Amino acid sequence: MPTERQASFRQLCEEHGLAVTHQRQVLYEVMQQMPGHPSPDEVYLRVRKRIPSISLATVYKNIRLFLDSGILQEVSPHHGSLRVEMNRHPHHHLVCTRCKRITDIDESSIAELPRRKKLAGGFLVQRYAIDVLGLCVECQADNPSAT
Amino acid sequence: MPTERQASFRQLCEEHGLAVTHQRQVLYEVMQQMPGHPSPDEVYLRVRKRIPSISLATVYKNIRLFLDSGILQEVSPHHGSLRVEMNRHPHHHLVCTRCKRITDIDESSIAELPRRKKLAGGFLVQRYAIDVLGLCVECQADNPSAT
DNA sequence: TGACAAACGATAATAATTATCGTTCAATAG
DNA sequence: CTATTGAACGATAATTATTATCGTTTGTCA
Repeated sequence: MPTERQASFRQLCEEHGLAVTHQRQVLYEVMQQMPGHPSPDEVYLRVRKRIPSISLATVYKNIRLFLDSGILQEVSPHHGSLRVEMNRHPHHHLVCTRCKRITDIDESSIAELPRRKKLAGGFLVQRYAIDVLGLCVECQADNPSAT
Repeated sequence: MPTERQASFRQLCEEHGLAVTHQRQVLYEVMQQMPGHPSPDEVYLRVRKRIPSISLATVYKNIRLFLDSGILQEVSPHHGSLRVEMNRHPHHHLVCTRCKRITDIDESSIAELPRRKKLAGGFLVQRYAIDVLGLCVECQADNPSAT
C-alpha cells in the first residue's frame, strides 16, 4: 500500500510549489530506488516499465525541475561542457550552483588534505579537488539574468 | 623571439611522444595565455586570429590529446552528461580519470572541512564536495576496454 | 630527399539536451 | 461535483557539444 509514500511526495511537492502528477510521482519513486548516479536515460528506461507511454522529454523536464527546486542534487554541478584548467597553481573551485561560474581559490584557504596515495579498495590517488558549492554574490541578489 | 617557447614545446612533445605541428604549437601558446577555464570554442576563436584556416575539429582533437597525455587538465573530469545524486548520506567521490566511473566514499574517511558559510568575496557556501581523482583498480590494470 | 604514417581541414554523424506545440490533466472556484 | 484554466504531457523538431570519416597535406626518420 503506497499510500504513505504518495502522501509524503504530495507534501514534498506542496513545500516546493509543484503540481502532483502521476508521472512525477512514479519518476520520484523510481529514482529513489536507483542507487548511485543514474543518467536521465537510465531513469527513462526504468520509468517506462511502469509508464510505458512516458516521454523522454518529460523525464528531462522533471529531473531538471527536481534539481532546480532542490529536491534532488546533481553529481557534477559544473557547466556541462569541456573546460580546460589553465591555473598551474594548486587551487580549488568556488562553483555557483545557479550561474555555474567557477572561480579559483588558493589551496591553502580551504584545508589541507591527506596525501595518501593508495586508498582501501586499491584506488590510486592522483590528486584531490574540492568544490565549494554555493551562490556567488551576483546570484545572491537573485537577478534573473545570470552572467 | 619565441625561440625559447618553441624549444620548450618541442621538448614537451618529445616527452609525450607527440609530433610537433604548427597548429599544436600555436594552440598550446594561445591556451597558456588564456586564464581561467576556457572552452574548446573559446580557444578556437582565439587561435583563429593566428591561424584563420584552422578547423574546430583540430582544436578538439588536440585539446583531447593534451588532456589524455597529461599536458593539460580538465576542470571537471567527470562523465560529461547529467547524473543525479541518489546517495542521501554525506559523502564524497572517487573519480577514475580514465573510465570516468564515480564511486561514493563516506565523508568521514577523507577529512573534516570548515563549516564557514560565508567566504571572503561574499560567496555563500551551501556545501563542500571533494573529488578524489585517480585510477580505479580496473584501469590500473590498463586493460584497453574500460567498463 | 623520399616514403609513409600521422595530422589537418571540411563536414557528416552522433549524443545529449532543450524548445515547440497541440492535446490532456490537476487544481480550484463555484 | 463539475467547469474552467493554466500547467504538464507526449511527440518530435531543433540545438549544442563532440566525435568520426575521409581525401589532402605535413612532419619524421631512414
